[in-house]
Amino acid sequence: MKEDGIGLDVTLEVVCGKWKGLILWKLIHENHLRFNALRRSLDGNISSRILARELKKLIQDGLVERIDYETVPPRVEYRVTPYGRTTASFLEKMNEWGIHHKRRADQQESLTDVSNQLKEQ
Amino acid sequence: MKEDGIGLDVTLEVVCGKWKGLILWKLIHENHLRFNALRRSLDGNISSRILARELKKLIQDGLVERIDYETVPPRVEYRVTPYGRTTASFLEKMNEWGIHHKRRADQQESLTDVSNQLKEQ
DNA sequence: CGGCATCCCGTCCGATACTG
DNA sequence: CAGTATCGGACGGGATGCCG
Repeated sequence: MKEDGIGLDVTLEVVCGKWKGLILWKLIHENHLRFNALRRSLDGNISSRILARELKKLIQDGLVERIDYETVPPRVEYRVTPYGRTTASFLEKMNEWGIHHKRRADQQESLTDVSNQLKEQ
Repeated sequence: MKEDGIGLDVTLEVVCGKWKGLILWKLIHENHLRFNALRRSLDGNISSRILARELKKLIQDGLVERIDYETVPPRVEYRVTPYGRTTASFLEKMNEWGIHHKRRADQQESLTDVSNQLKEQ
């Protein structure tokens, strides 16, 4: 019996990819955003196609809720569900770790630059 | 100024994919494993090609260390670095969340089965 | 405004076979 | 034992354009 990676695999599935984690994070902190507002808030460089697709996955997993106001012009809001909000437990930690890692990566960058220069000789 | 997803993106890069998180998790808990031992411990269905590739990435990021004993037959061990061990902060949380989510997903499965049956009519 | 359709590319992942 | 070589499919991600 392995009490190990029992749960890790499914979490990786849910949050994996470049965007789903960031989308969740945004919705957790902003609470209900319209489609394009969400889009602009994500570094600005996610295409609407990708955003729509990733949102669908999050909705399927029950983490995000779609509210269509059925107006013209259309107005649709996305909100994190109470259940989706529970992902904050690890997203928070991931964010903290990433901040530290970014500093470290910057330091290593100058190191690899040096080793690349050595290789080129 | 956004103090938001500043770090989350890089964490997603490091841990993303189907395997890297699981490999890290294993190495954190087992401390130094040989290539094939690690392979067998990962649900058994990762190919050696994929494992070798993912390990290289983890090594590049400074999270895992490769120790080659230079013997014949070859003996190579992989060990998580002290820095790599810091990822446990969020891997732990991800694992916990995944365990809960798995239960929830099982419940929803029966629900979607029902809705699929309805659609087919 | 909130998407979907199309096309395209790079990466992820896998199976199989082979080598030092 | 610890990988690499080769091939191939699936998926992620992006650009562009169109629609109700």
